[in-house]
Amino acid sequence: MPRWKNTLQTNASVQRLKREAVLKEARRAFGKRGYHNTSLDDIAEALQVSKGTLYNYIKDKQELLYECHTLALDIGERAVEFGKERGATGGEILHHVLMYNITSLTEEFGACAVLTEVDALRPADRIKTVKRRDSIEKRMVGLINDGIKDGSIRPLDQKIAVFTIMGVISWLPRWYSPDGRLSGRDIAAQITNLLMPGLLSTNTPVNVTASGQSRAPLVQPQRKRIIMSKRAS
Amino acid sequence: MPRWKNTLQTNASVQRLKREAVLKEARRAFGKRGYHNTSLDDIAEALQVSKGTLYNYIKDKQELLYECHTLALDIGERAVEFGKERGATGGEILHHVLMYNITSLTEEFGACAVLTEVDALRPADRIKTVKRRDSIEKRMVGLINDGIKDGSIRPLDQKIAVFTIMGVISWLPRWYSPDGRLSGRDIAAQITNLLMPGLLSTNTPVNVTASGQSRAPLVQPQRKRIIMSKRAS
DNA sequence: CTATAAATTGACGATTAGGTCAATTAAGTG
DNA sequence: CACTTAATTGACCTAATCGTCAATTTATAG
Repeated sequence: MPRWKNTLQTNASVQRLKREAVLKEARRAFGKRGYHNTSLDDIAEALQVSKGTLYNYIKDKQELLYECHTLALDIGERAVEFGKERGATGGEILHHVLMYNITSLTEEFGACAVLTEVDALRPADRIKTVKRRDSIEKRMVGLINDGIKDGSIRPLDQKIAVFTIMGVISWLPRWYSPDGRLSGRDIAAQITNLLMPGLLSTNTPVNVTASGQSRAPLVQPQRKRIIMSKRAS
Repeated sequence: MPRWKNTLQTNASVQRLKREAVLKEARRAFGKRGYHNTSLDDIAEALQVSKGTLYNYIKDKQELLYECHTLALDIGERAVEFGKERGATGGEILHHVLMYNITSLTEEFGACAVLTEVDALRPADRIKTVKRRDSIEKRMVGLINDGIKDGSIRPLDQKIAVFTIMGVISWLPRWYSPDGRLSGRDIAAQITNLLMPGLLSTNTPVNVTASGQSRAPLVQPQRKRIIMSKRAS
């Protein structure tokens, strides 16, 4: 029964596409406004569907968030692999990683960026997600370390560098629009070219300690502990 | 009646301090876990107080968020003013702005960073907040523009540069810990020294277009529009 | 010490949004 | 066309939490 088989396949395919449409809208909305600021009614409305329909394609809202993280982590891992295939030195690899990562996140529009709202995941998912995130961060730190060793990256604090990169990426979905002035690839190039000179050692070395930096007249942090209540709770 | 007056003043002062303690914990918690992931019970518990007590010092939860944004915007504006006082060229000014901003956000621990969750603000507050944020962003773009004109900053996309900087700053509260390895000032120096070389024109120019950049084999974005339902809603 | 004012609490109402389900509509089959 | 299966809906339930308040405890005044 080729016909029956064909039909089933088609239905399954449509199912997948519809599910993908839901995930995509979730990525877009979560990335723009945040997980908790987006209700399932919002997503349903954007897809011209009632909320109940969504539950034919997803288990619950947390699954949407989990899929967002999964995709972001997939992209992160692919980026590292891609970089290692293309680049020789740590600096070169990092360049490719940045380009790949940012281009993917923008062109593949709405890919939820780095791991906000992990706390909203269900425990099992959160553990897996955090583990993968930590793994990627470690590989990034390792890349920078390699670069420092091979002389392509200047000696800087690897963790701070990774957090800086993560920050830039995590902010992307907040402002990126596919209808914007620049293509995703151009944005990736701009950001990569903005970040790389500070990482590469080919440039004039910059002091990496705070000594001698501008002394801002900061507001003094209040150290005094205020006792809010005398009663025990 | 000096005594009466004195007493009143003391009470008012304690009130202020307690309110400040609430705001501080809110900044810390919102910055770390996000606004919607933080319940007032969480904040109350951290202060060893019941939720009801909070309402002696704040009007509602949204006021807490508004105060976070207000402080972040204050710091942003002060940073720009500080930079303009200290620096001559656009590049120098930007350096001071970054140092001041990041140092303030870290040392003055828990200062909620750039404007996430604006959507959760009440309309009137949101309008004011977004207006101030846009103003700061424009001043930052202006700074970069000045730097390009005076030759201290290389010709790059000003908006992308600002978004990049904002991303780094907005990510700070997620990972910063006052008990961490580096002081706030050291972190500020590290990040500033990481970002500035890509902004300054003293380094070897880098191509700013995407042409010739690494061509990542991206996942093709699905353009096909899926019709979720035939029924009208 | 007594009385007044201020601060705090825990229980409670109200709202919002996630998730369920029987009924309805559409699609597929022979 | 008749019938089975799948998809969709809107009403409904429920859990979480914001915000309120009368009652209670603590601080202050004379």
